[in-house]
Amino acid sequence: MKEKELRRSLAVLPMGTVMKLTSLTARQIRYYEAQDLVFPQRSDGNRRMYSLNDVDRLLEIKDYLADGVNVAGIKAIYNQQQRAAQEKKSAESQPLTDDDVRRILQDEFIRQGGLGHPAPGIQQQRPF
DNA sequence: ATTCTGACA
DNA sequence: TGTCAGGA
Repeated sequence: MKEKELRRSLAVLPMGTVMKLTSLTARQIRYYEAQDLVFPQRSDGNRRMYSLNDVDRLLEIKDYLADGVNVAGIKAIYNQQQRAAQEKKSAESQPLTDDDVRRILQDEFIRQGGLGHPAPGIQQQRPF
């Protein structure tokens, strides 16, 4: 169930394809990017490359606009969504944070007789 | 043939 | 937002 999300996030669609998939004009699609509503990757000759997730987001933007929500409003919605997602990852959902794991492994290594040398592979671990 | 940026009769 | 210019 992880392979699928990887594919959906692969930027392989050029402008023309996205235009057909969303019924939006190139002008509009570029404008939404300028407003930081979508972040397509760039490829070879500075060409925008969109993922299926990007297309979904554009479709989403499209009907938010149709419902009378302005660009600022849409931006606010995404900001709060990203905010909610961050909180779920750090506190509630995850019993052990990366920081917790690092500290636990460190303590265990010392208890086994190690001398202050961090266990290989985990000493440079930086949470977040 | 396609897409990109900048600009506005 | 449309559309045209001038490049890549």
